[in-house]
Amino acid sequence: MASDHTRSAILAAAERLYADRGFGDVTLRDIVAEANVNLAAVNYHFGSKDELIAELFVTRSLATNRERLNELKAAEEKGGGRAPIEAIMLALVGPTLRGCLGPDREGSTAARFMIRASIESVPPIRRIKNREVDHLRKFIAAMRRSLPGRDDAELYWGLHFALAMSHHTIREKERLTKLSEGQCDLNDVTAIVDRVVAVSVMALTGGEPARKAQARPMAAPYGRLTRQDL
Amino acid sequence: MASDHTRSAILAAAERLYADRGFGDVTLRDIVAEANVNLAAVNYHFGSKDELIAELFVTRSLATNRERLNELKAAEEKGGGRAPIEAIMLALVGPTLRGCLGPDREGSTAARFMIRASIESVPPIRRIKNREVDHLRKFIAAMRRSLPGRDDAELYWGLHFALAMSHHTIREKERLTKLSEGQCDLNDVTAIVDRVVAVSVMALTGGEPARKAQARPMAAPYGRLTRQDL
DNA sequence: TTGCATTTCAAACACTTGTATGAAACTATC
DNA sequence: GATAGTTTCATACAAGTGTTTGAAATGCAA
Repeated sequence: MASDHTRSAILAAAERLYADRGFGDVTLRDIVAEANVNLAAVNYHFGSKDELIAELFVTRSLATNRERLNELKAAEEKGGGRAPIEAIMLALVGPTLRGCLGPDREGSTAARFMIRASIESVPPIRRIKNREVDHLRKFIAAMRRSLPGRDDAELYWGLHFALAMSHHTIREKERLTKLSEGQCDLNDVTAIVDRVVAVSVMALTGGEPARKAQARPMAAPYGRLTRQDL
Repeated sequence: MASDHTRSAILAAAERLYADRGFGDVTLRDIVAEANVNLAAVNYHFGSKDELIAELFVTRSLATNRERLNELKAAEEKGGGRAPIEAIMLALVGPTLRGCLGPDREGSTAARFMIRASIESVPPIRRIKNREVDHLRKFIAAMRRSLPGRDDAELYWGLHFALAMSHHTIREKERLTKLSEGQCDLNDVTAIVDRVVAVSVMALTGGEPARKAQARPMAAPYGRLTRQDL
């Protein structure tokens, strides 16, 4: 197996280039030039371009999913098999948001690659994403335990909206910064996570226990409607 | 100007093919074959492939934006220059959701094209979307009038989340149907619109006046917001 | 009908793409 | 050091891409 040098050089170069310039703009020739390896090496080590992309995505994706499930498990164990809904939503959106946002992650190739994978939608990645359903069902199960008696459709919608906010924030962080002229701080990951979790919980519970002590509440937290500031 | 026959045949064929098979899979040769015109006609009438795509997208996009602004204007006039936040969010997400979802729209090429444009992200379309900021600012202005005194960042986040839910629902309607095993009815557009609006308003107001009489409330609707823990 | 501009057409152009080939260079085992 | 297996390499391949060309057809006014 030699030293895997070529193989990992290709993976690293590909991830970097795809992250920076997108899938549509990067050819195998760009990748092998960046990696200082021969063109044929890609097909030798990965079989095809699509399998290379798939391997890149699967690697990062598995890591995130593992993190999610770990947080979910921890929360359920802490609650004796029934986690508070806030913790479940946090386990769902936290890893992704933390992984892709934040100033420390600016330079992370992995993060930028996953953002790219979220924006563009290339066939090999789409195929993998479609198999992610099982993973999400585990969250539905946890939500069912946390909010017993609730209609299943409500849970699905809640999960769906949570993912919507999380993914859309990652995908459109550039545009939101521009639109808000910097007033939305996309670097304050903790605040963003709290915000997404808060709204997700509100969506599920109808506005009741949405608030926990946290960085920046969505609006007037405990008070009456019109009194808000900051 | 002859009869525009060729030009519009190309537009129609292109929209249909892109809608069905995506931008990545459709070549100019596919389009001209479908339209029964000569290959060179595309460059003659549109200049380039990208300009053809841009024209397709701009046409549909302008229509939606016009609809949005009409609804917004109507709501503000009805309220004497200050529309209720529910109406504003409805004007924001209603046209898009109604345009892309629903059983009657299954066969609509325009709808399927816009869904495709939302899923794939091809350069000419991305360029246009980036100019959409001005349009969104009008909604921010209306929101500012509706919720005076509120921090601007909160308004931006609210708008952002509303678009997140709306777009993600369109983009992932297939997957949500599959995940929920049909329990989420993606054909009941009215209910979906109400749902998105309700959550958007909750996100902006912290969960208080989120409910108006409507199809399917998210969960426990009118519950006075209670102090919560964790 | 003549003349001129617009539109269509078949064909070719220029280039890029991912992939395959087969020989050469390695590496490790005996 | 010979051998077998792996890895690298330059090169070619085959196919597909958007675009251009220049002539032919068409439409329309004078």
